[in-house]
Amino acid sequence: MNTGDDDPLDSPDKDLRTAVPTLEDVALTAGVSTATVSRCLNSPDRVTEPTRNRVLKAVRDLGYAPNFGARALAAKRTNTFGAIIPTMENAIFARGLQAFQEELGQHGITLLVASSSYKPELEEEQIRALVARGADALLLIGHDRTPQSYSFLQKRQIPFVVAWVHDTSTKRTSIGFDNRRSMMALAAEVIGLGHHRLGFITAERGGNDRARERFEGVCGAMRAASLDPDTLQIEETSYSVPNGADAFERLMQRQPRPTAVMCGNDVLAVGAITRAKKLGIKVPEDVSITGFDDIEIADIVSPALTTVHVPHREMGRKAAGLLLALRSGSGTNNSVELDAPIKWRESLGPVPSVDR
Amino acid sequence: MNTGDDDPLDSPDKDLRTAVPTLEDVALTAGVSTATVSRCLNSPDRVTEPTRNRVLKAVRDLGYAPNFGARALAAKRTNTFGAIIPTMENAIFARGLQAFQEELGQHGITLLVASSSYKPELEEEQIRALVARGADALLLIGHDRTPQSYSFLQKRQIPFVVAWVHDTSTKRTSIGFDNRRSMMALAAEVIGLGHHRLGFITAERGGNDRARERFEGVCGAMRAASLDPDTLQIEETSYSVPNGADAFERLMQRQPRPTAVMCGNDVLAVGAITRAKKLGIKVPEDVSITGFDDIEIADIVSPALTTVHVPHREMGRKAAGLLLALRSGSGTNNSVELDAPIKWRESLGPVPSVDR
DNA sequence: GAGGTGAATGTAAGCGCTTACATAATTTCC
DNA sequence: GGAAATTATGTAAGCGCTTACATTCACCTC
Repeated sequence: MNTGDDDPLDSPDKDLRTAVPTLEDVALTAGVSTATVSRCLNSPDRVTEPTRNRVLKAVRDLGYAPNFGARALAAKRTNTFGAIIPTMENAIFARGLQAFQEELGQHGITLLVASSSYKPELEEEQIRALVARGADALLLIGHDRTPQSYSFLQKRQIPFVVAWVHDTSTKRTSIGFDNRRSMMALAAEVIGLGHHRLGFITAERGGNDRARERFEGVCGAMRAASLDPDTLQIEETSYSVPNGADAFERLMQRQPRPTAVMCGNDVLAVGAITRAKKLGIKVPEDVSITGFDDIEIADIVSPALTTVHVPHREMGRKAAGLLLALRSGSGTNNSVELDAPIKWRESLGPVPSVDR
Repeated sequence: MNTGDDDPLDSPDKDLRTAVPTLEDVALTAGVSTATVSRCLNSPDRVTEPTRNRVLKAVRDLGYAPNFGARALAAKRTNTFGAIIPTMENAIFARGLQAFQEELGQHGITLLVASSSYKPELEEEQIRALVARGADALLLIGHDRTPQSYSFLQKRQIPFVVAWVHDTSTKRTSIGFDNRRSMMALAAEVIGLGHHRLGFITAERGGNDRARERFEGVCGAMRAASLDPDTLQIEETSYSVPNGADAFERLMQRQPRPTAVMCGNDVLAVGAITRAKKLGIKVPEDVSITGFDDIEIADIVSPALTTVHVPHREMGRKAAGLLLALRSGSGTNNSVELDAPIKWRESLGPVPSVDR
């Protein structure tokens, strides 16, 4: 890499005891051939017990660990999957990923995780990085990404599944739910409760199809109820509790102010609820608030949040199954749609009588 | 390499257009040697412009991407760090890790993440996996791990830093705070408020030195106040809101019941608060509750949680700095201790007068 | 114009592993 | 008891890359 004109200290350090032990060292120590050591590690039952014990002892004594690169190079499979999520800070991804990893672990597969910070170019880079590191298959979130990402995946024939969305209009294997439909169902309930002036706090929609679809779900429900979607009061902000709180406050200053504020996710909604409390606005008596995701905190705030329940762990687990199947060639499009039902709690109520 | 010309039987897999291109393919296409292609990619200025252009065009046309394993094998440096955390589901780790990764990214280093589910053997396995994958350095949580893990790291000379703890009694590089001291300070405040009958809800202490130290902090404060640590009413349970709630309820059934319940972390404490509300127990009028970590939710529950503030993001960022330094050999023990001060909110109050 | 430089490129030796194939050791069956 | 079948182990050829070292070539210098 960078050697060129290096210092004289760079001399051949032959006898350094710090050298990393190799398969051959183990073989020498155990008095067997490298092939036997390799077999011990990869298919233990093809080696007799005494031999195996001797080898394993040598492995332990030497602190040997196989060099993954070499192994991948020789065996052309890595038993490694990759996952690229927008951010680890979002509990919903964390939980799904944990389940994903647990499932993969059962099948002897290691998971490599990288995060893209919601940036398509960064995601593309991470895709390349993971593939170069030998990821056999990839878990990706949502459909939004650069065309280059898709053509790269295509060219390299890397199996992948798209999670957190389900969209029948694509032939890509995906696992998730219909963000649009679920949000539409919730919005229909809100409207059914008499709310006509709606506010909507959404995460940034660029590069985030989940956010866009949830937004469209609200619009769809309005149209279905003969309400004009243009009257929807929108606040777009980035994912965090305080941002949700600020957006809520801005919404409350509008004239006329909405009687129900729907939020694109629970984090934003929790922000809205806490700010409402601070502002002395009663939820749901004065204004109703809804979320989306059903993360733990939704049941802890008070009033408890009415939201859409997303089966994160199940999604992670099944994503692993899909990917496993895809890799082994059972490769029809076996997308699965999960149910994301409304979770009723306390933050959604009928429209205040004065606004009826 | 490829004996194509002298062996007529060599034809079978010729036509497979899906094969991933190698350095050699690029060399052939560009009409140069593999060495030149390699140089083009790694030190472009050592190749003349026309040659370089020809090579780069071939790279683009073929959709070539270097095989990471092979490269690592040949070059011995990977620019990859690894991190092993107990679980991604715990927000405190997620946040720290995100910061860690962001910092590393600035230095052109890729982060590989794995989780151990709080199981030392699993962690050991993950350590090996990451090292095998070429991790140049590792971020680990806490000091508790198998001796084999340490001797492996030692033998392989892998730089690592231990985070989330600071403990002057070890020579390992660590970054974090003194769990014991911080908890002791909080407990002293609790006791100072007149509480003598203390309850403690802790996460499982096996394999988790953070949990143990926090526990000892409480005992220490009791001793300092001439209270018998044996009177501390302990509930040990695993990390989750409902578990915290159940543990709290059990504590409330004891006779005499504690007037203050300290919790090993915020998640458990939030469980306690919600259950108290359900039980009609007023916090802090009837019983005080404290947490540890200061995660977002601590400020959202009501009453807001009095806890210990841990600077997770700062810790992640600085851990990256430490590791970078360690790898490049500026390797004295440069452990850093962060401050984890008490964060006063509402859930801690004076002991009820009847119990005084 | 012979000899010397230095830059550009090529050659080929590994890096540490897996695995077909060859060989040795053991068991099985008449 | 010995040939055949079975099992355990060894041998060695790569996998795709980097990089000493060798070679080639253009250009100087005297």
